[in-house]
Amino acid sequence: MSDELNERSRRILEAIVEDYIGTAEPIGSRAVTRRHHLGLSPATVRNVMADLEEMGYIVSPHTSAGRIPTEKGYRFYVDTLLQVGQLDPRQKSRIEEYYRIDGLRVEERLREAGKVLSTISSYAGVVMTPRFNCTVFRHIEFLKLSQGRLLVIFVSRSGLVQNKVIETDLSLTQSELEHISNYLNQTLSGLSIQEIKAKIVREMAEEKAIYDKLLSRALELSQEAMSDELGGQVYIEGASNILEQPEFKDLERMKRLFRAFEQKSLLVELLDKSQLARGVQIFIGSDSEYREIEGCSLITANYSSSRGTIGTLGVIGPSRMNYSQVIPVVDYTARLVSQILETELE
Amino acid sequence: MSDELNERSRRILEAIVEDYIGTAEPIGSRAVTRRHHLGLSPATVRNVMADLEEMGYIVSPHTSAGRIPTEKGYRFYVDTLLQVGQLDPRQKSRIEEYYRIDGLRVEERLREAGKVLSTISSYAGVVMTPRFNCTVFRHIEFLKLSQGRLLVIFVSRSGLVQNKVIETDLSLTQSELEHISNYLNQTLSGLSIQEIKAKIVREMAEEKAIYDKLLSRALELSQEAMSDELGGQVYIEGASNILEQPEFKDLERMKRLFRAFEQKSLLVELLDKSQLARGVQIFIGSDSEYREIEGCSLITANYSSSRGTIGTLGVIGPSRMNYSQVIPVVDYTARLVSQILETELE
DNA sequence: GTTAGCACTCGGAAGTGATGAGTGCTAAGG
DNA sequence: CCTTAGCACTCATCACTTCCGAGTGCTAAC
Repeated sequence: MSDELNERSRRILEAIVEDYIGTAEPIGSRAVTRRHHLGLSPATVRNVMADLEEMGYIVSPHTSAGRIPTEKGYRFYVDTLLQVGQLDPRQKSRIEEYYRIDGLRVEERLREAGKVLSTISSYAGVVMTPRFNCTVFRHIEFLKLSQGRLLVIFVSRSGLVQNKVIETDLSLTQSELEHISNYLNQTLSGLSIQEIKAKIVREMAEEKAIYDKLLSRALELSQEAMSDELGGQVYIEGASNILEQPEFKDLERMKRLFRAFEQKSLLVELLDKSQLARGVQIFIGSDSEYREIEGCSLITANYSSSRGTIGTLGVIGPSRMNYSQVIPVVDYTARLVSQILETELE
Repeated sequence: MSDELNERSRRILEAIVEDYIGTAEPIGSRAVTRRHHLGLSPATVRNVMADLEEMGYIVSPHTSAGRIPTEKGYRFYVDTLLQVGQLDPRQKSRIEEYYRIDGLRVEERLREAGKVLSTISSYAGVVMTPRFNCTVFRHIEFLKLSQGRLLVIFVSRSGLVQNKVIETDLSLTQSELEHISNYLNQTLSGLSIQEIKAKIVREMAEEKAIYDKLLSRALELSQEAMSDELGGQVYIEGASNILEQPEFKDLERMKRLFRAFEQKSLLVELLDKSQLARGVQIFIGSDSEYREIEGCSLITANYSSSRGTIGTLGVIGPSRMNYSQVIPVVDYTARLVSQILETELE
């Protein structure tokens, strides 16, 4: 596929993409020759551009304008043209500086990471909180609300607190609930939620062998409590920064994006997808068939504990995004978050 | 002050405000006579309008346009002209319908209320979670994170879970922490946080008389844990709905508003202020000297438990807001939330 | 294969004039 | 004295034109 572009075409495509990223204006043949000395005349560049257009890497918005990259163009640029450098040490310390706050809860920490991403990149920062399933058990607590309704509070090893309400037929007193909590806290401590689920299933199977009624109730409750997907909340920080981008002069487009931000399910899906991969992921526009974020790109990286990936963070902005600058920032921020969660809280 | 307007002027001002609320277009003298049969000619209305303008209730954006209300105009309208009707039963059941979801956590409940407010009003919904200080104690839990850092989890009577990280010099084992938690849970249950704070101060004063070292530590910890303002988080739901309003064609203005939404401190301030009052509160534009929400109004009401106000919710939109419709909606939603928090969770 | 030259296209800015909504003022009428 | 008809005036908006320049594609020469 990438064979269809020779060296010259590539350099010209690269020039177009980078100039367009810089200026947000369509790039003409003359501009290419002016800003990059390729030893070619505008006429030659025009010929190449005509080819690139035919192959779908660029388009011209109208007859007498220059060209702008298509999604395919960006994709190619990101995949084979772009070389991501090291993170500028100044940026590095800028990130660290923003991020040196003590005494924060995990949620705040993550939010803060989103803000930093947004400030540094001047796009919107996105952070997904750890999926319950990906965390390590630390503590559980049951509190009775009204008849049949229990409040369950989980704490993960990293100090993330989550709670949910469950309905149950078991009529238990608060002191029985405390016993159950104690029992679970002793036996499950340090296991991953995955392991716990497996364990519960195993022990439920042997239930008939269980004399202890309390134990059997504990199992039942904890199964109920862990049944569905908790966590995976998405924070979007600095969304207003994105408004500075000239593409959002278009009101309609802006509305669409903000609706997508509000709805979140779309982002959850994308971020979940990216959680499966390692390293920095880049979604370009409707790579993802999502019309709502047409013309936007999402750069993500996972943050992790010593037991593996737990969550995802990144930046969302127009496809005309400064990839070479943003990629290392996202990458570094993810590492920093991992490190902080690990060292501070353990 | 309101003496300076005679009956006729009032009716004309009312007509202008209401028509402008409906159309978002400057209202001319002819339009007033056409839509409201006051038995006056446009010329007479013009004279009155000139007076109203001089007194600062209305302005004309340019020579040959009609008039639009100023903040003073809205203020007067809301304070003395507006009569708020009962909530339309259809709207009522529409709200209830949106709001019938079981098994939600308190946070989700409140968020949901914001969404409902936004959907019904088509402005943005705003909800402030209960201030920690306004809640009733239900449960506390201490977990050790790293040396010197403790995670504290509070649960209020209504089931709201909050947590914070505190730093302490006391080196306590997890089992000592459990003892402390148990002790506090027994002695403090059912007291308001205010009462607890007072109690702690009292007992600290008698500290010398305390033999039990654990008890003294418990006091110290709980004082630390309750020291600062928790809660008071602001959720803004359906912000994108507000984009439909014609006033936000103005990009600059929209940016300002969204920045204000993101920053939140401003809203917290406003909502805190409104929490002191009873019933529906209306802030108009820079009533509040806040330039960021110039041209916007905020309608709020408190929700409460049997022990009094605990939080605030409302709607934010352009000052050109349909007050007579939105006010009863906000009022009813606040009541509904109070009721649900009370009956479901107790 | 590369380039200069040229005719052509088209969006954007600037200018023009007509339209109409709306005003303020004045003078006549109840 | 308040009310109103009439009138001159203002000004945003819209449709229309013109002009300009950036940029293109094509062709023919190097």
